[in-house]
Amino acid sequence: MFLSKYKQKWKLIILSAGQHNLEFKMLDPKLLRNEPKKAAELLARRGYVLDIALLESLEQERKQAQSDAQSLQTERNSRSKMIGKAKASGEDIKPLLAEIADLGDKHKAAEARLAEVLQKLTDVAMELPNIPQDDVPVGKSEDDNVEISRWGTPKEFSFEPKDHIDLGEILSGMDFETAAKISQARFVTLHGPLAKLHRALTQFMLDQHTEEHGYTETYVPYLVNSDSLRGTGQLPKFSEDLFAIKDTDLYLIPTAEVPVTNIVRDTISTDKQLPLKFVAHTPCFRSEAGSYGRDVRGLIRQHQFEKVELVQVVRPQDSDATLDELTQHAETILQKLELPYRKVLLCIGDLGFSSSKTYDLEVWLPSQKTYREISSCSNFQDFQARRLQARWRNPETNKPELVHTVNGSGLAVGRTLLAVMENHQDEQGRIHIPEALRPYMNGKAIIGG
RNA sequence: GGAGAGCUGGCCGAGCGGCCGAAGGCGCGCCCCUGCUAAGGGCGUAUAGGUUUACUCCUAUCGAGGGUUCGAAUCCCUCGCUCUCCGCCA
Repeated sequence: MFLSKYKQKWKLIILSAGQHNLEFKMLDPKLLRNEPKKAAELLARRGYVLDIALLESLEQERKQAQSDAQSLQTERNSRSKMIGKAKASGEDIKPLLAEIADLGDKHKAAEARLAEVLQKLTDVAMELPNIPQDDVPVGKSEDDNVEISRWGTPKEFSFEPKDHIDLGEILSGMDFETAAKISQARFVTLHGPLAKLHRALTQFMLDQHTEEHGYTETYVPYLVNSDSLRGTGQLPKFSEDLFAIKDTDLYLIPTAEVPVTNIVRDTISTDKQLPLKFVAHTPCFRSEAGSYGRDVRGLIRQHQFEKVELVQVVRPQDSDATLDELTQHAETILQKLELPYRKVLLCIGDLGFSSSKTYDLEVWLPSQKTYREISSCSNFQDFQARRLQARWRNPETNKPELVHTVNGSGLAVGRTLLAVMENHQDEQGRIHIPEALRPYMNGKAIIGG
């Protein structure tokens, strides 16, 4: 998987709530509290060993500490009220004050103890990945992923197909050396028709999703704060994958998913508002720390790339169907661009940290004679929503409940560009523009030559 | 960047050290009255955690965090955000 390294970075986080509300923020806390054995079984499916004994003893401690702190608080409150009344009726309050001389210190100590236990619980909880859905195949690595379907037939070339780097050179439209001079490795400059094709792909995807698939085009900040990154899971564990802005609390977004999903952070949607369907085109910035030596050549793995992202916020009962639907939306783009691809259901071992189920779309690359990831579509269920405190008011209960979030690339633009170049090349190194894209290219059918 | 004002429940808005989880209004829900394109009355209406079979009770939250105090929506500090004026700017 191209993006699997990134996906493994999905981690849980704790929202900093008031100290009394500090909570598990990843898996359902009720499951962990009331049925730790069941939680352990579910987590064991993805090879995570839950320390039940530790969890239970911490829970025990927590209850005790919380109960202590609260009863001291109760006492303080009632004593303070008595003092207030005594004062109001002109009585001497000195004896009352003397009685509770050390109450404040005791209370503070109890609160500190509680905070400490909660922190420990938080540390444990932060290591817990999402629970895979029942239909996610067992497996250890991407080799165990299950192919669901294939679309299109890889073209039989009567010549040796070139890779996009060579094609870019022939067309004088793709320059990695200049980009390296301007910035560093893993950047690119595009010129002329290729730059236009790159833009055309973006426009085409946005139009398709807004006009045919019912998404609302959305513009969002490209710099986000740490709360947002905690909300979608990149922080705190994986700051090394992000570009941080010095002396601020801001980071360059690694995907539009971060700003877009955070739209619903700390909000309660009405039943009528759901589902929310957002499509956003943004640049994405990834440090790619730890991927040295992988895909060093070409457009495949860059520090900066464009992506059109689909995000849906849905009622819990709808998220399974939404994942299928959203994946279809991404597939439509590939089909209209006449790019052969296959759909893969990720096995447990390859599943992203916060995903409960993920389909990858892999496009055919003639130069590599293999399918490579171009989109990843996931159902996070309530895993992200819990951290985001993204809720809806369920009309059946009239209570705020967690929503489900589903998202996917529709598609990664840079990779789509290289796929179009490689799949639609001819012997002269020209690129034949797919029919669907021509309106965005002033009717042009061929680039180059 | 400079100066000032503000941030209270779904919304508006009072409160400025104890009787305030918070008046009043709007909205919303249920019920009653009335009976026809007006209206009136009653009750209810935040979130989270703990406790309980349940009812209940307890705790926290008035932008966030910290401080003063027996006690903070109310006083002090820091930060964030909003608005107004000035400067600058795409």
